[in-house]
Parts: sequence; structure tokens; C-alpha cells
Amino acid sequence: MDIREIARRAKVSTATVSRAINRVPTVGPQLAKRVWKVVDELGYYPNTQARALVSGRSRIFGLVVSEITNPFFPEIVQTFENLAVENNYEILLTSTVHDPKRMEISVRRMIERRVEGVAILTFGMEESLIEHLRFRKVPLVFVDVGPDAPRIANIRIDYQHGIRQAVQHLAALRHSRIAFIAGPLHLKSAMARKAAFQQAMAEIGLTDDLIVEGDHTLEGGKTALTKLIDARRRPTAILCSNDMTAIGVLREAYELDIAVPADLSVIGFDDIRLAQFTTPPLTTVQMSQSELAKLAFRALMSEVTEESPPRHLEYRLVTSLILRDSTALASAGGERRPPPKKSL
Amino acid sequence: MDIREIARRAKVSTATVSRAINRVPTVGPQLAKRVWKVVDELGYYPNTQARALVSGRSRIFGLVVSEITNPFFPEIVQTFENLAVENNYEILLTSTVHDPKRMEISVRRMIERRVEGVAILTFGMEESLIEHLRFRKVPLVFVDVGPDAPRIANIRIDYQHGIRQAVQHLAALRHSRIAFIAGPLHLKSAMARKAAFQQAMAEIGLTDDLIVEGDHTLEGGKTALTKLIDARRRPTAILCSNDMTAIGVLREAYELDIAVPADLSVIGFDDIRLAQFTTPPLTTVQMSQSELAKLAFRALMSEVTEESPPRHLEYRLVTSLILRDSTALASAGGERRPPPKKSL
DNA sequence: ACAGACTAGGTAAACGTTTTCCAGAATTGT
DNA sequence: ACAATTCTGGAAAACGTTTACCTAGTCTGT
Repeated sequence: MDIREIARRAKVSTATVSRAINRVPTVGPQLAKRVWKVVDELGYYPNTQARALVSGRSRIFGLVVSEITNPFFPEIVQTFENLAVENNYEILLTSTVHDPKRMEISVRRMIERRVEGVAILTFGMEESLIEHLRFRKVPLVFVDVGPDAPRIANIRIDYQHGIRQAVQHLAALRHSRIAFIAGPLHLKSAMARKAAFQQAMAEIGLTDDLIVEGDHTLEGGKTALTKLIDARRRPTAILCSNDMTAIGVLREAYELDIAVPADLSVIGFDDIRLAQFTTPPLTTVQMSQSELAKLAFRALMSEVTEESPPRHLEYRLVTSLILRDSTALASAGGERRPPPKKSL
Repeated sequence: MDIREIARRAKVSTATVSRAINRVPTVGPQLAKRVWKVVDELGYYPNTQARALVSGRSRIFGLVVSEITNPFFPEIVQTFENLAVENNYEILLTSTVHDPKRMEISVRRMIERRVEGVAILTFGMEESLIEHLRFRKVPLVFVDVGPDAPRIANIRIDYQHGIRQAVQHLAALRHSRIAFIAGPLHLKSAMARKAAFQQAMAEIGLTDDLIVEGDHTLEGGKTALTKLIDARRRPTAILCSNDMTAIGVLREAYELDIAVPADLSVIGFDDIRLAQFTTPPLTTVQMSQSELAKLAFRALMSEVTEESPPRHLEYRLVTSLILRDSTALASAGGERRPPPKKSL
């Protein structure tokens, strides 16, 4: 059943059917009604492919994430999808799983489907992946790592803000031995978080920061903690590069009988949903996933709808500390003295 | 740049270009080479929309899940996507969030994009949603709840198998007061789990089962536990309708100073990734998400590729117990005597 | 050497829309 | 009442492929 069938039954031309369906105002109300009646009766759904072909607009956005199974991303996907639905767009989702092959295939798929824009919400440097897209002048939006070029937007994350808050919060609680468990340092985002931590520490005159490299996984957090407690000067507080790491720290602390927050304060980063449900609930630096998704979608959308290329190719996402229960005053033994075997 | 451009430059007809690209064997190897050369040089990507329009095959499957933010689903999405990529299919993902409006819109989107099949991997009864799809004769695959009709496949989940194992495992550990925290009973899947539990209990002569209704959330698990410990005869073991519930139980137990598994054995259901990372790691009944996704994809794929409608419209997914550390021998005080205030 | 059967590749008709042009009808101003 | 303008809706040309049909070669067997 196609538009011609409708035209025939409504005794109008296909042009009129098309116009009625698309609510073009030049079609008379009585005619429009007649068309809609037939459309509803027959249960006619226009063929998007034909539409896209002639109009040159696919109404599809690509969305690239690292791994959908990483708890950070589902929220993003959900928000992005909500927005897409609202705007009559479709999403081509790709979870790269860090596999260059996969990325390449995905880019191909996206180009073949003629996506109108792609949001690359991954925290690595999938450089290779974007060549073809740039060449095709597809609007792109990145998190931090996008090149400075026309039709390429960036969402700049203000790591500094939240991390400074976290450090100062700990300092206010009399912590001075504050450790940082970094993410994999080949990730730009992990580097930025680490740098923000170091700067925040320096600002308040805390210089002997203790940094160990993790890998943004729960296991990584566990092993990082074991390393840290073996350190000559054991930290009384730990800031983690992401929440999964912090959760690992919490677990390991539990197993080692280190009480959080009494003996050890822990702060995460990201504020994934799960952070509310740890024991104790995790104090963490929020980087709103839904905000991120919204910014990304808007960036794409404005690139697509506005006639003159929008000035505004930089978006800003600020992070900020969320207080829960995994931080407390430094315990008495924490700072000056060598740590007792079991804190009293 | 289109196929005609390629044809012109390779000095062949568009038909030949099309055939070369699609690796139709009747095109001579030297010609094919010439075509591919031009294709690569120009970076030509065929337009999927045009392709789909004329061939009548969109190479798109719909995938409907309840909520992508529910930890049960990302794994499914990932597996489904992997398979799609391998088979040159695209996915239209919909997370219904239990909203009838959303479902309706999603179905419309899918029909308009002319999906070749839809997997409905949600555990409710989104009846309304499928009318239009059935009418259009779109192949469908459900979990358990699909009507018995042509082109509609069902993945039947054998809840009984895993749940029987769980109950017998507990019984073997000398538990006889075994409680069950059910899911929202309007869900067919929750009902089935509960029924399986009751049957498994009856089989081994345990009749006074203790059942409370939860809601498949972590909070639900927490409040369910508080109810259960207030019960006159406090259970020594709890089987939960899903893992989030079990995790809630674990949390609440921790807060109430009930040791798991020493004082209370807990078993979950689903085996989401997170279940490995609780303290203690959760013994649970596995319902493999990736298996489920694979079955669903295969069902759709065979419906689409095989010429004669496949006989095999029922698929079977068996559940089975995964032993971890949240279960142990019933503590001495558990069964006969009224429970002591604090078990010794 | 010639008829018949294959083969390789070309021509052109789809596929289902949107949209550009046009024409007739209706409205307006004088 | 008539010319000039504005509206409304139709005819037909795109959009970029695939594919049915056809034709001119190339074999094959006698």
C-alpha cells in the first residue's frame, strides 16, 4: 500500500497526499480531512526510505559509545533516545568495545545509512574512525577530544570544578594524606582528571600527593587499594578517577576490615546510578550523563536545523561534588603518626 | 557521488557497478577490479536507502527492551548488536520505559522504517504494541508471552530447571525455612518464577513457604527483607525473583548486621554482571542474557532468510544455578527454635 | 563451418516518496 | 466588470539503487 493507493481512494493527486501528511498548510482543510480519513482507514505508514531518498534527509543520528555494558553509558543512551524520539530521529547505536575493526565497520554503516550527524561519546581517541566522517562533512560532536574544525562540536568537561570541591571537602575534614587512583592514562579523560586532582592539591598546598594508576574497573580499584595501604604513609582518603574504581575500593576495604568512612574516606567520579546504592552510599563527583547526552543531541540538532552554521561549537559541562556517606573526618591516627595496625 | 559517477569513470554501466559491488559472479574479474578501483579511489559508499527501496529489504531489525538502564539489558543489546553487525543488519532500539505512548511511537517508527523483524525482549505484556506489527506480518519474537501464530516465535524460558536447583541446593544445606521474594506479579515472568519456586518446594515436601512480593528493584529487596525478619518464623534462606532484589537484601542484611551467608543464605536470579561483584559474590540462577539475545536474533534471521517458513518457532532457554558465596549451611539456630535475638 | 546454447554486460523500468513547476480558480482592487 | 494577484492542487521529474530483459559475442559439437 503506497501513497498512490491513498491518492486514488481519496481522489486526489499523490502530491496532495504528501502535502496533507506533512501538514503543508496550502492544502484545503476539507481535502486534508479526506486524505487523513483514508490514511487511517488503511493504516498507511509512509515509507521512510523513499522519503529519505528524495528529501536527502535520513533523520538518523549515529551514537558511538565505548561499551554499552559499562554502567556509565546506558543512561546516556536512554536520554539520547528520548530526545531522538521527540524529534523524530532514529539512532544508529554503536558500542565499539574498543575494537578498531568494529569502529571502522560502524562508520561504514553510518555513512551508508547517510546519518546526519554523529555523537562520539567515548573517552578514547578514536581518531582513525573520524576521517571518513569528516571527509563527508558529517556534523560531529565529541567529548573534549574533537579537532577544532567546522561542523565539529566539542563538549568541554570542567573536571576542575568538581574535583577541586572534592579535594577541598576532604581537606576540610582534616585529611592531608589524600591519594588518587587514576584511570588508564592513555585516555585523555583520565589524564585530565589526574591533572585536575594535582592542581587542586597544589592550590591548597598539599604537595606529597600519592597517585597510583588503575584501569577504571572494579578490580582495578581493589588492587589499587591493596597497593595504597602498603604504602609507607597510608592515605586517610582516596579520590578515584571513576565510580567503578571507588566501588572496588569499597569492596576491598570491606574485605580488609577497613571501615569506610571511619578509617578511610572514599570519593568517586561520574555519579553512576549505582553509586547511590553502595554501602555506604558513595560521595562522588557528578558528571551528569543525561546532561552530556542532552548537550550532544542539541549540538547535532542545531547543526542540522540551523541554516547558518552555528557559532556555538563549544559546550560546557560542569562537574560537582555530591555528598553522600563515604567521607568523614580524618581519624585521629591518620596524619602525623605512623598508622597503627588497627586503628582504635 | 553516486553509482552513475562510478559507472562513468569505470566506463561501464551502472548495472555492472551494482553487480560488482554486490559480488555477483557473472561480472568478469578484470571489470570487477576496474570498478572496485574507482570505488575505492572516490570513497564511494552505496546509499542504503535507495538500495532498500528497490530491493524491498531494509536490513533493519527492531529491538524492544523495557529499560536500557536496567542492568539486565545492556548485555542483551550488546550481543544483539554484535550479531547485527556480523550480518549487515541495523538495529532500531527502543527502551519503552513502560510507557504505552512510547511503545506506540516506537512501533510506528519501526513500521515506517520497514523493519524486517522485531524482537520484543521485555517481560511485560505489551499486547497493544504488537497489533500493528502482526497486521503487517512482521516477524516477531517474544519471550514466553507471544501468541501462537505464524511468523511469531517464542523463546520459552525454563525457569523450573534453575529454580529447582536453587531450592534443592538450599535444602541440601539444611535450610527448610526458605522464603521467596517475588517480582511484581502482574508480570508474567515474575509469576512464572514464583510458580516454579512453589513447585520446587512442594516437590521436596516443603510446604510452608514464605512469599513476599517485591518489585524487582534494589529498594524492593531491602524492604522485603525487613518484612521477612519480622515474620514470626524467620527464614534462614531467601530466594529472590531477580538479582537487584537479592542485592537489596544483601545491603539491608549488612545494615542490620545479619551475616551473609553465615546467618542468612541468599540466592538471586538472572545473573547480571554485577552479581559477581557483590559482597559476598551472589549465588544466583543464571538466565544467560547473551544466549537470550542470540536466540532472538537467530529466530528473526531464520524467519527472514529461509524461504519456507521455519517449523521451529519455539526456542528454549534453560536456567541454571551458579554457585558463589552467598549461600552456606543453615546456622544451628535457624530451624526448630525460635530465632535468638542475635545468633551466637 | 555453422546452428544452437551459454555468457557477459548493457538498457531501462521499477521502488515510493517529495518537490518543482504550472494551470486554473478564486480573490482582490479599481 | 475586468485585470492583476494569490491560492489550491495536479503532472511529472527527480532521488540512487536493483533487476528483468535483451543483445552481441563466444563456445561447443557435429
